Amino acid sequence: MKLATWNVNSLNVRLPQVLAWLDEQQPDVLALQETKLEDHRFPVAELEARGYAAAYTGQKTYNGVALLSRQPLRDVQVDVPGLEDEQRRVVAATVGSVRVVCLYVPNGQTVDSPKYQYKLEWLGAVRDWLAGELGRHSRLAVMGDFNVAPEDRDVHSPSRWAGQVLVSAPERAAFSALLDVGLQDAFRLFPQPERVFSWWNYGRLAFARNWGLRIDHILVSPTLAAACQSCTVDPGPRAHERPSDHAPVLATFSE
DNA sequence: ATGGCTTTGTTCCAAAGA
Repeated sequence: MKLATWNVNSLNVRLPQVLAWLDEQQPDVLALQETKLEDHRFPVAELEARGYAAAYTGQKTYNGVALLSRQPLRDVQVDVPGLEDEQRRVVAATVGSVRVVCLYVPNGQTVDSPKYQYKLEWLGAVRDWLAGELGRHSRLAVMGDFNVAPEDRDVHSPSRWAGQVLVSAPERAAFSALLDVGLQDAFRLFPQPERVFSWWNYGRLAFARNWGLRIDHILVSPTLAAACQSCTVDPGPRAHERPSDHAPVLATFSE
């Protein structure tokens, strides 16, 4: 089984790249963030033609998430109990025996912004929900754009980023709290090269110089962690013409 | 590198992203 996540920064713009990547990588499930599409505009037919079913919840201009799957998506959920949120940031579904959650965590903008408080509250509510989900689903994967670089080794220049949004201590604590309910960062289950990132600023220099952050993650329950065989970032699409600013993250499992 | 791009929409600028 292969699971993947990718912030596409507009599925309307990136659909050709997504279809090509599905053909190339053949993931069983691909979680998408920042689709920026209202539901009636979601490209259901194009994905069906590639053999993928979709569960999605979107809005104009901002946010929007989706799960694409070769197998049927069951028990789709798009709202988190106890979390009042008009922004479309969560979609969950069951594929085979795996419960898959796709998250687009708020960016936060700056540490002194109201959006930063919203980000921390949002992460707290999602943590409480996921704690319950772990009790209901032994095979749970939580994938998405977390907008948190968990450690300094996930940052190209820790000194330059110190205290900033995406790396600040409260955000890292909120990310750790997600792990504390019983999830593991699949990427860190394995030895990894240094300086692996999943996002690079637009602008010609950032990707070429690997000035990036690792903010897209696949978190897994203990049962899935035991079956996990690899977790990698595929920087290929980031080098394409008119790329998303994020690269896909993939994890493979023995069952 | 603190946006030096990119996307979207009450579009010819501004807001937001990360």
